[in-house]
Amino acid sequence: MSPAHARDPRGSDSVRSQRIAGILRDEILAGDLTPGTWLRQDELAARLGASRIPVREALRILESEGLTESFPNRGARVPVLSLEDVNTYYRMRERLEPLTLTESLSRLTDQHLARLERIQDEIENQSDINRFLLLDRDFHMTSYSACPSGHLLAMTERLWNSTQHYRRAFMVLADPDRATIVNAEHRLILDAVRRRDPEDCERYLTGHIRRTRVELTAHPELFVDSDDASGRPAVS
Amino acid sequence: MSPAHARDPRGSDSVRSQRIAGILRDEILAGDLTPGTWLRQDELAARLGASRIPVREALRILESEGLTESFPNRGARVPVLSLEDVNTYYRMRERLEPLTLTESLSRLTDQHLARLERIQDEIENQSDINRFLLLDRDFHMTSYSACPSGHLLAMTERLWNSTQHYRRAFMVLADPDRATIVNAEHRLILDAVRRRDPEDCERYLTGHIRRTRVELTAHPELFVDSDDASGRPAVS
DNA sequence: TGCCACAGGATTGGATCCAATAACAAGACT
DNA sequence: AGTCTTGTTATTGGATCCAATCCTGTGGCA
Repeated sequence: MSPAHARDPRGSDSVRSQRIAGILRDEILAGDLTPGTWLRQDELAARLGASRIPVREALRILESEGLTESFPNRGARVPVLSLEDVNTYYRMRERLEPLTLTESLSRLTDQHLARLERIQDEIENQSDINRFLLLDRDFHMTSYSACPSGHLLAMTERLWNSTQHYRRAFMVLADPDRATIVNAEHRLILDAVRRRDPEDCERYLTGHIRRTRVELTAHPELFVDSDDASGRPAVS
Repeated sequence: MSPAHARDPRGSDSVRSQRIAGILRDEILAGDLTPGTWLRQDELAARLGASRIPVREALRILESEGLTESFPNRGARVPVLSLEDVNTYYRMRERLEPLTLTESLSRLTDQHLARLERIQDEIENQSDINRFLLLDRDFHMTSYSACPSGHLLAMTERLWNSTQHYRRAFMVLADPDRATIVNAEHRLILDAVRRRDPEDCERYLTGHIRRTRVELTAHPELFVDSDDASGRPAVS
């Protein structure tokens, strides 16, 4: 879990602040902590059985991953993204992830390919939204997993994490037969990966991300009025 | 300075940890703190007149910008990048910065254009390396400065900062008449910006970054053996 | 009624002290 | 000789306390 952020090559999160960061990260990605939620140091310290110091460290770690944002003397919260923010994140993904995939492509083993196939099979044989979110992420991350650059991988993961909540919100109101399109795209990507064809990989992956962006940003109701993204209460 | 990281919309770094982070950031970018340098909390606290707490916060902030890396129970240091690391960073730049420029393009004012022209004029009329590094950065950042997405700008700035040291190291041994090529590229970018032509902007900017990458990575002597990038002493 | 000043509470930022961990060196045992 | 063990020291991680800042609500005043 979160391999790109493991600062401890050998051990793990034997350090308190990293354990806390891990817990909060999971809660944010799972949707338990939604955008706009303020993360109070006292409350987190009490809930997680530690003092405020490791909590502060954890909030900084999460901030570096784009999962929280902090304001001096005012605290930290899960960022509220506007439609434009998400649009930009996706455009960044359209540029970056094809590179990640290309870098990974030549190093993918047969085990990786088998795993991709298995994941995609499961995606097509279930209909739970949260399960889909996990599997979809797993599909793409597996395809990137042989990328030799930790920096590039971390960046890719960060872009995924930052937009996770809005992907989930989108899924609950998405056209049910959108799944057909997603599966077709995944199959094309998988085939291109199997053929080790970087050009087709980039083509279909870019298309996949782009189409998702277009559909996602066609639903402005998923986003708040860009006013209160300031962190300051609206002036009513 | 460092507008993308200003967490305080109104104020500034009235907070100690941010002042410290700012100082260290400047020292790293100026080349005073070179890759591999360990940043001891005690020493920094004494030198900057604060306790270790804001120093720890500052190191986290810098880590989130890619300017330092920290290891549990072992401390923080300026990252040592391998040739492959820098290569990857540049490839990321080739993908991302054309997007940043395109997003900025339509919002650039005549003042921005005049400023770009002024910067490029000065680049062509001086030969100091450190001055060039500043002006070159200023040229590109100005061309991006109208980008409405803070996230995209921050990412772009981060990629620049992370590779700053190696750009400087490269400059000192670069072919003197390399300047001719850089200037030609800058002029083409500037012209495309003036014509508000996103396609040419992306073409020439991508080429500019790519050519720099190819030349830079043709000098493996700028990089350490990728062994001791681990942060752990070599096994002799 | 509307607005500004001010005080009280809540929350974060920083300092100091103590605990835990890791690098280092010296010594014992095979 | 080499390796494993064991103290020692340097350095980071965490807890507690205090200071500084911000938000809120209340009261005075035009």
